[in-house]
Amino acid sequence: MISTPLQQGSNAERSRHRNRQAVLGQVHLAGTIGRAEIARALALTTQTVSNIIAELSDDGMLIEKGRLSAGRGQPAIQYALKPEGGYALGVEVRPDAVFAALLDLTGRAVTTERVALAGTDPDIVLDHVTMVYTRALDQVPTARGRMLGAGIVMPGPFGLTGIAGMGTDLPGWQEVDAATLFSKAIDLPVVLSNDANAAAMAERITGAAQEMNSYAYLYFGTGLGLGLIHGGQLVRGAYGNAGEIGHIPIPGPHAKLEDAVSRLSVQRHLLAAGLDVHDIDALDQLFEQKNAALMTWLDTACDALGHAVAIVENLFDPQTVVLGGAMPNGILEHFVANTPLPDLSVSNRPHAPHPRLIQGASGRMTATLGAAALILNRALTAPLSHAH
Amino acid sequence: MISTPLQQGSNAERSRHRNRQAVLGQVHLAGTIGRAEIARALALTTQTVSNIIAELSDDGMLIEKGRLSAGRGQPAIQYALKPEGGYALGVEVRPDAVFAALLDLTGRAVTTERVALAGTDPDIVLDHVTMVYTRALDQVPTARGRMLGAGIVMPGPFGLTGIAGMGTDLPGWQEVDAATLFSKAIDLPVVLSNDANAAAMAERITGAAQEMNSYAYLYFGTGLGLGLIHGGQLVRGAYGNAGEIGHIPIPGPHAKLEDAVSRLSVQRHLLAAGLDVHDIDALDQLFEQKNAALMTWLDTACDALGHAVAIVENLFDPQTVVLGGAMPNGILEHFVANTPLPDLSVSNRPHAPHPRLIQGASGRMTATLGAAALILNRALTAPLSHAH
DNA sequence: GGATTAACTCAATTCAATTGAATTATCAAT
DNA sequence: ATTGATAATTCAATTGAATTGAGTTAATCC
Repeated sequence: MISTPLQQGSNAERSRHRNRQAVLGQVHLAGTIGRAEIARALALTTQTVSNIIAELSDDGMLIEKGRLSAGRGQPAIQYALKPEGGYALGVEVRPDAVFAALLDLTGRAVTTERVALAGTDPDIVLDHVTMVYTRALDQVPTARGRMLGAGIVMPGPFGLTGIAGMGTDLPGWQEVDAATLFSKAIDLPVVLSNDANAAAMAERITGAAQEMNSYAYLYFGTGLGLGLIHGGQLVRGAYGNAGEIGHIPIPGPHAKLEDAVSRLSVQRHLLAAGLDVHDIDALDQLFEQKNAALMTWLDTACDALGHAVAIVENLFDPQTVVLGGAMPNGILEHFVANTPLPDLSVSNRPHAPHPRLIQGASGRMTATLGAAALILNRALTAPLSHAH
Repeated sequence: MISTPLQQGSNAERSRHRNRQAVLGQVHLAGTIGRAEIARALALTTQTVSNIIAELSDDGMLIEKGRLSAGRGQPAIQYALKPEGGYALGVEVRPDAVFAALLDLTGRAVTTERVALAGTDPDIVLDHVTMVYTRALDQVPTARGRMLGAGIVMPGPFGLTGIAGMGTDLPGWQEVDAATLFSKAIDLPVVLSNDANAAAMAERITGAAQEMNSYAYLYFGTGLGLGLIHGGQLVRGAYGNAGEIGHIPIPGPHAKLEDAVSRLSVQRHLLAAGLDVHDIDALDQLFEQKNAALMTWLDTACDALGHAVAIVENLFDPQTVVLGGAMPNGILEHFVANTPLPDLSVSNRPHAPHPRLIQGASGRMTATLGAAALILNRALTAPLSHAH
């Protein structure tokens, strides 16, 4: 991926663009908010915010929500994001299918779809993605001309690495510039990412971490992934492959982390007990029945997850760790409740403002929705500068 | 520490500030460079860069370095950082002493000092730091009025955490706002950090990672620390305690990483062999003599370090991992040459543009110089924005 | 020596912010 | 009910910093 991000100077045009983003970000964060409050938060004058809001309203990205009386003074006109003001496409490419979702500016999914894939060649995949996009636009005509971009999730790692070709990545995609390919096919700005990173971003847009700038996300996919948000932005690494936590070795009977805690791990464990389980619903049923084999697996998995949390906490010192992904809700709940949190951690603070482990989004679409969130985050967050 | 960085809007003044930083950054990166090239790199007009350079030259931060003929066209006037244009103080507070260094704008140390500490109470420490600063200014009168700030390194973790009070942190400092205290005492902007983070930044200013925006730094202090640079900035975590890699559990005979690979670890190992070694020089001698006990330790330590590298690579996907800190140069070299690099890593690429493990600065002053580098980096790097 | 190329400068313009004064709408006290 | 305080908002003028466009200078290429 991109190794040297372009260092850019600033001018009037770029300032305005940044300020528009920042204003939208404040509105998103607050839900509804008045101009004066935005001005204070951004250290801009109310006049400037007024001008920007007029512009954004003209562009159909904001709507008035009445006035809010708060003590003395003229009550502030409240603004909120206009859902139809912008849309983001989220696409998740898996070996056997393409998932897609169209989110409006507020992060609500207005369409979702799944199409089976006959093969994973770039040609086939691009065809299907284009098809899915076209259908989404047909279903939601207001989105036409208001597309902010597309987030695409593919199984990582990207490029040729030591863990390529191990069955997780997509055959035929190791040496192509996927982002450009997609961007040309659907004529939209494209952000490419792995499932865990995308899911992490979703929590910031609609989920459990809306107020947070710095958190880690542990993602149940086929393996175990990690998404890191720092300063409101994804930590992608130099080549876009940050977060491969599943591959790191841990103490105990398992060689690597995701041997102990992942969907593949539980499937193998259940198979050994004579249960051939393939989808989330079946897993959920077993959990509801408190199946003994599943419960044994959960015990070891909780311990392993505790290790993962220890690593993440000590390396990033996040506000919280969010746990989510393609698992039944009940199992995520169980993990959040039963994972032993390490004492030996910088996050083990006496008066912690946030719980150390919280539950994020679950289910099959988590990464797909996250893909779209990558685009929304770009529209709603200005890269932060440092207060002096 | 700071949990929610202030999101700021942009205006003319802040744009100019940012552009000045960016111009200085380009000059620093290139060594000497002409205006047109800077303009291209920053996507600004040459006129703008011309104005900024005139301003910076007036302020005494840049000097002309003749013209450089490169093919056709009028040869570009080259500019370089003027060393006397700005200074940064680096201070490292240890339980028994305060180390200080004054760096000029180019990152060269113009004074260094060590003073013993009678105690670690804030009062005592602040007194000594003030004293050291005053003496530095006396020795380098040109620095007066040209101070950019002070970087202060203290043993972390900061604040009350699960690994506080384990002997590493400084008694009496857990619950004070150290940055403000220092800032008031010496009347300078202060950046506070732990040793590993500071040392990591030093590599970007003067060391092995000047061209890199995204790398990890493994630091030998008392324990083992980690500094993460992403997008040219430190990843500090929500509470400033990111990088406590020494505390994470690893497979093998040792409970945690720094039990196997750290200065404390080698000291213990040698003590068990009847050798009481306390400083770097003594360690260096043993290494030169190929002392058997030391060599056995190195073998296990290399393996453990390999684990650390595996974790860091898979979690961050950095351009490289830099190894440095308070160790003899020879031992660092040995580590770089003999640490087994994991195959199962996203960094194990066939045509890697950088070596996976490189050697950074070594010796007692590493963190002190790094402390000053935190300030220089602020002066020389504009927070990056994303190209659209 | 003339054409070409690229760096640089000057003067005018443009963009988007700030400033300062005026207006409006509410709360709180009399 | 009236009046003063407070805060949000608007209008018009100003300012700061970048861009634009035309011109100048100094090198290389042919």
